[in-house]
Amino acid sequence: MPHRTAPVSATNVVDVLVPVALDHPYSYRVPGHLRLEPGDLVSVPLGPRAVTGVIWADQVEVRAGLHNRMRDVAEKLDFPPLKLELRKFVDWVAAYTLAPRGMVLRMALRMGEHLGPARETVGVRLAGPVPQRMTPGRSRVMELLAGGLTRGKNELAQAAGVSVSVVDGLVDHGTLETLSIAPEPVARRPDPDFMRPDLTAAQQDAAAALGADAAKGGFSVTLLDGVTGSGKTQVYFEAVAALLRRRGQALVLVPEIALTAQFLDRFTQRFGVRPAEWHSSLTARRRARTWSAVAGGEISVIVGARSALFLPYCDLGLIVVDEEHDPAYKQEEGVRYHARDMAVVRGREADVPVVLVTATPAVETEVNARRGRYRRLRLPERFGGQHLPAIEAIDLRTEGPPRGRFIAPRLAEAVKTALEQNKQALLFLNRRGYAPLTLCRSCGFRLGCPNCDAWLVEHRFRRRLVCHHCGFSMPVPPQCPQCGASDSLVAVGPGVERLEQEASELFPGSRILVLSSDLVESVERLREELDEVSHGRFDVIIGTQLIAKGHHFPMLNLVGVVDADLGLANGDPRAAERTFQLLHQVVGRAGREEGLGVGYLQTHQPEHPVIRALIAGDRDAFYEREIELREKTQYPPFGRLASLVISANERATAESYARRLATAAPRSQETRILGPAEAPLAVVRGRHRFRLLVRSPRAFDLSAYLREWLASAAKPRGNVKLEVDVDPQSFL
DNA sequence: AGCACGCCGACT
DNA sequence: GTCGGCGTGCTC
Repeated sequence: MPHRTAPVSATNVVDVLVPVALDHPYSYRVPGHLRLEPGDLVSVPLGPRAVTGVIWADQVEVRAGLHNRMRDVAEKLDFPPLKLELRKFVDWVAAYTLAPRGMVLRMALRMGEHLGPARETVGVRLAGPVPQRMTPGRSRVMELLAGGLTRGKNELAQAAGVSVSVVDGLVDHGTLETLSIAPEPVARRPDPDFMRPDLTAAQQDAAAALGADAAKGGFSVTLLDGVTGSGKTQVYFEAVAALLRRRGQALVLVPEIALTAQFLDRFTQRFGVRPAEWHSSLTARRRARTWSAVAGGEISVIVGARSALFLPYCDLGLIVVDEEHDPAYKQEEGVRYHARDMAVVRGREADVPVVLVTATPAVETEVNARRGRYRRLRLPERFGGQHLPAIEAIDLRTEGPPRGRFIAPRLAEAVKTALEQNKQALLFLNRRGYAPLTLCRSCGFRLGCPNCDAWLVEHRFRRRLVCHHCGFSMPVPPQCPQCGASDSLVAVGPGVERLEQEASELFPGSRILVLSSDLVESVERLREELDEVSHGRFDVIIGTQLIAKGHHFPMLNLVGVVDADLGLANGDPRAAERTFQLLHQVVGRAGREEGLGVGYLQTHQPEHPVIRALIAGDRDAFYEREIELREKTQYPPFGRLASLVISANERATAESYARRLATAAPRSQETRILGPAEAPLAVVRGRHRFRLLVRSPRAFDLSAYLREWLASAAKPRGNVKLEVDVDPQSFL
């Protein structure tokens, strides 16, 4: 009898999506002892290493010629399978953004290498005689354990101000004994009835509507629209509470988790425990534990940055996107996705309600609400009878500061008055460093970055000139690099550090704090500083947009925007919207608690529609005009936009590939291709950049068009790189 | 010769 | 994304 190998039948081959830059799953044989279902996590060999992948399909037709290459699934991992809703979400995001599916899956598997049982911490307690040799460190340790307490070893050493080896020494002597302490759970269950809030009538109505959605389930999108201080957070907390009463998991997305200390406090007051957190700076172990706890349903509320959308919820019941207009929701590298938009998709796949929360909706969101695609719940007044700040323009053309100064006399007077009344003043300037430009007075040379098409920014605190695009920095040279003149370099324009100098001269004796991202040592330190501000330990706060987000400063009643025009000038189609949202948010910091807040906008164009809408407090006027403009120009949300950025080490290489790419675009009546043109930031990190913009009608599958295009065009070779961004937010 | 670095293709 | 293979060009 001839020997016959059994044919590889469809049932013992599976398709596994692996977290690498591949768009298609790979087929693997399943060893006889394994039972595998779609969604199961497996370890598979990939080239020289083993990776964690996910079964994407179990009925696989094996292509001819693959049989001899196929390898075996190594093992099935002991985790709940990824649900179909998450797998469909991964597919959807990949198809939309043109990212390889494996790279999207990677975001869902970002649980680190420490999967496994939670580590038990080692505790110690007194158990034996005092050692013969006593040291100050040893006695401090023993004092802390007086009364037979058990404490964690590391934590104890820290509290006693000694190293762990002191504790270990006492264990070796038999003075202390070790025992294991069960790990703290990642999060305890929030109690929906821990504290019932006092709500205004408007809040109650909105809370009831959201609560009903959350309790009923099913996909819906609601815009929770209310000015700063109208109590939006309390309202959506009630939706979370309604969900918790029925069981289910709530995801609250926030733009910058590092800045949410006050949010976490409020959550704790309402629900009795801190929510679980998800963001990029979690330790590997905590990340792994949180990931499994979400999968296992031990976590019922998670507060997270955009990547929390990809967690493996076992029972997702509600998604809240706080500050939905915030640009930080757009991931600008790797898989380029907008977390607000993907939250809506995630909600649809999971069939759960989505709540978008803001005082200044994204134009897209506003249009969706106006057209009835999203339901709108309005919270009209400021909670507790607070008033919106009165806003005035200071026309820099007629009442600007003297040369070399940046705070106009009227603003300076207002700050002085606020300080006399023991109030705080905030000066907002979205520019880090001392001065954005340094030039030579004798030859006019401007100091630029050697790697980028940008000026070097002086950071006087660090005594260096810094490039904000590539990180290049150099000491401030003693002479002009061009003409060699000494003492000829002058700082042009203001940054927050320069404002501090001016403020300390204008307001002598005041306590000034400067906050910008480059001055922040750590998240903890920032949280402390913000806390000190709320407790009135500073008089004047000078800051970049870092201070615009999510903080409540009860003693602040004056906000001065030093350069309200910044960001309005360039050709960015979203400039007006961004400026409106940012300034509205900044000015809203004033007078939230007591008294009437005042906001000043220093501007060269007080008649600009954005400035006028802010002064008049007429939000709708801004949206009317902006929506009309977008409709006329067919910009989003009335049309679709994608950007293709081509970069290379040589300008000519980038340009010629960009031209060839443009030529290869499939003909279509519906699309319009603009460019290639040199990108607004023509050189970054020594790479020359060209850009193509594609515009299409709203009802057009732009992603499919781009896929077809890129498949037919020559692949970028050599050092040429192509980056595709569907729905670009930044136009730099 | 030895090796660092960049580029390229494969990865089931 | 990550690895190994391979070519180029530079140093010991």
